[in-house]
Amino acid sequence: MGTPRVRFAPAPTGFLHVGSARAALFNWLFARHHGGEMALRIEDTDPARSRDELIEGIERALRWLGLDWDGPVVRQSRRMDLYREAATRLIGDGLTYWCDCTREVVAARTGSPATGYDGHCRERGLGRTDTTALRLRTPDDGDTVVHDVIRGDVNFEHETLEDFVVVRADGMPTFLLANAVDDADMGITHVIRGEDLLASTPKVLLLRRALGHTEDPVFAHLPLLVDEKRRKLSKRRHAVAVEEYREKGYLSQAVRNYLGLLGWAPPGDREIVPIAEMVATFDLAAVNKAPAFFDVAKLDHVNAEYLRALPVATFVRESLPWLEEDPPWPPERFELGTFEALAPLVQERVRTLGEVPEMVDFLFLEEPQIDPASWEKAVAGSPAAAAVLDDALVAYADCPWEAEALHKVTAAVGERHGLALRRAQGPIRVAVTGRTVGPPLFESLQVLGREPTLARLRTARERLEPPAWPERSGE
RNA sequence: GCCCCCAUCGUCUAGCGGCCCAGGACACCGCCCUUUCAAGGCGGCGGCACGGGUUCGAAUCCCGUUGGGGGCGCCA
Repeated sequence: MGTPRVRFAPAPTGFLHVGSARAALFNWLFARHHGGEMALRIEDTDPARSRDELIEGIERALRWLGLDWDGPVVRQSRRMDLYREAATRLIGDGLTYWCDCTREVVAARTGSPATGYDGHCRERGLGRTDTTALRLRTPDDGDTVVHDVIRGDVNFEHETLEDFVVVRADGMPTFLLANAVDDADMGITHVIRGEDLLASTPKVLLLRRALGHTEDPVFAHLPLLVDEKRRKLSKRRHAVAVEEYREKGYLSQAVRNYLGLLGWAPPGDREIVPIAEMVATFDLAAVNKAPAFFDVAKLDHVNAEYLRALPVATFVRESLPWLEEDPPWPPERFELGTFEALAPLVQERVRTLGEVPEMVDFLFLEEPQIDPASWEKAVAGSPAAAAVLDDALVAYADCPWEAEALHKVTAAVGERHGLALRRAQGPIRVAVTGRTVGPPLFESLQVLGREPTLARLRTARERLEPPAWPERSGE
């Protein structure tokens, strides 16, 4: 093929929908793979949506994902002359007619709100007023074939195509008209978009022909992204904005990689692949036809893989926003060096950057946040807890304050009470960190420091059993 | 109601007539490793929706059934 030219053409909504992001990614992969170009076109013919901040959100999200575009951003709202000229041509060629039927009137006439327009105004000879819209008179016979790289040829009988609106009563073009005009004007060779647009494709094709364009672009309708009930992802029910994932602590490379796995798979058995490899191996014709479930659990896994692969310094830098903005501890208590000391161990335990704070909160909180279930399980419910805490208090008082030494000393404490280290470390962990799970204990203690550790052990010991004579000894 | 699309483990997928009594990944369940949790290793669970053809041979081709989805806006 010649040099392909594609476009990503979202309507401005203020955020980038993950489904749109996937479409953008596939367009981008296709363009980059073939050494072609990808244009960014904002479909803002609806004045209500033509606001700068809504468009900036989309651009920001695309940039975050590393998806760049070629040439200036095309805004349909700035190209009204083009559409007006096209409409004038259609009118001049007698291919359209004005219609003043409202949705309700049509529904009443056809007996159903979803039957499409019935052609009522075809012969009424109405003129252009502020309540009439311009409709394209679609053919009664014949059919239009959509050539789709992913789905093959899809046939539509003209008989089933209603006369659709191309210019609204307010004079603005509909997306069908703007779309047909722009794809032709911009020299788009491949139209890659969601399957929800497949049914509107014959209409665009009819318009292109009415406008005198004889060559059709190649189409590729991507399978939809669906929820667990197999319904199209909706803003109401799901986290669909790419920005939301960024805010939850997903890396852009991970999101991009995961998106590339929905409807397509890199050759071989590898799924976590660098973007350059995706570009090199991407094949539009190999894209699946069936809808794909957007599975956050798998995204988590992919993200965790990317997180672990980061150089520690990068992981630290990426974690900073989550540690500095609205942390669970008094901000002034945070110390970068302290976090850095434990960072390598945190890195391999989190799936998102959003999980980082809870992994290290005990380092920066005055008192650890004691989790009730953990306390019950490892301290209150453990017969030897009191003895272990007492013993540790003594042993930790003067041993070298270093992970390896703490490891040995704690093992010895356990032995004295007939406990394996795995059992003995439980009460200490909860007393110091507040939870039964977390980064390795001795490294945590080393970073926390001797005095804070001893103080927390004392606090836990007293909470367990206020200083007094026990009513009865344990077994 | 009409039009259109789709159909391999719970999920994402490999497979494009024999290499498949179907491979990988996520999730889940065991075991190992182990200072908890992760990570890692090993193993397990689990699928070609159904029915007809075509063929020496079908997950792969054709038809039908069933099921799911999308569209039918003076939204895009």
